[in-house]
Amino acid sequence: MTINEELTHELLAFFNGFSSWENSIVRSSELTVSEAHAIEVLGEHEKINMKGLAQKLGVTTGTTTVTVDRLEKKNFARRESTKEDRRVNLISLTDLGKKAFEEHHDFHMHLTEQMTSILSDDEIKQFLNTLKKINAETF
Amino acid sequence: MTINEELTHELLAFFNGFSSWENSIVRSSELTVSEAHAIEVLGEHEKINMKGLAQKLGVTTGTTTVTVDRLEKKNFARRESTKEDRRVNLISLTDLGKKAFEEHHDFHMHLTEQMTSILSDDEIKQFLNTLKKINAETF
DNA sequence: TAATATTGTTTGATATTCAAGATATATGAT
DNA sequence: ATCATATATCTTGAATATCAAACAATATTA
Repeated sequence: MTINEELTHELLAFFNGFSSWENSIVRSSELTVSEAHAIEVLGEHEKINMKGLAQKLGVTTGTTTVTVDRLEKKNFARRESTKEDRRVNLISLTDLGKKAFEEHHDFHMHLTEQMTSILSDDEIKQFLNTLKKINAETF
Repeated sequence: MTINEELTHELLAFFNGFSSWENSIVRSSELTVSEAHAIEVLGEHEKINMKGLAQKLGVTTGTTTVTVDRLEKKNFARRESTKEDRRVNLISLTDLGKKAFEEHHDFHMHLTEQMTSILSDDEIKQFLNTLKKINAETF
């Protein structure tokens, strides 16, 4: 087995593990999976338009319309149109949405702490560095 | 921003990036997302029972029943009951399913190659090592 | 043997997603 | 300015995906 094959295997296991963890967290919350993902993205962007949100989520804009509709109905997010380009909607979290984000974010922080607890300081720095590179250059 | 906060941020970006990539790959194939995920798991396990498959996928067994139903109907997988425990179904890929796995796996290998092309040999080894630890201890 | 646990399926209700088409607005070429 | 084209978003219709809870069959334990 080459190192790339090994890495492929571990990346898939990592992705599935992360995904399973996320599902179980969401299942025990008041949010649905797609709502939680959208809130995760919105929590890290003050304001983002529909297309940008769709791209971050990896789904079509049609799907994102439905998700944001639901978030608005539940008062987690709001749309705001812009003067510069009146086609564009900027989406942002309401106070309630920010609260939901913080709660969800806490779970993520705990997961991260669980991971780093078994790594040395050096390994953590290296891991962070590598992830940064991959995120910047690959995705 | 602490290092754990940074790491949380990058992990989320990594997960979303991976997820988006996977979605776009699947969208241009003959498989649905859940079928592809199941095939990914089945491709790495000669035979696995419904509960194990559900756990790897991070969904309920009821959901997995539906997914395997569809895979069987499309002739990508088969169920096989065991003598030792007659409640248990062992799922495995058909030849057609193995072919679909290989094709999908090739895409993953390309993604991995894309990632490693921007890393040094040392970084790659370290990254693999860290992922192994996290997969073994956290998920 | 009876009670309990486990594995997998079914059921009924929602949630999720896409592709394709529609609408409104912006941009570019003439 | 005007017309053609591009872009951002939404709508529609249909197929999938998902869960929780109830159920059936088989194993295990007391």
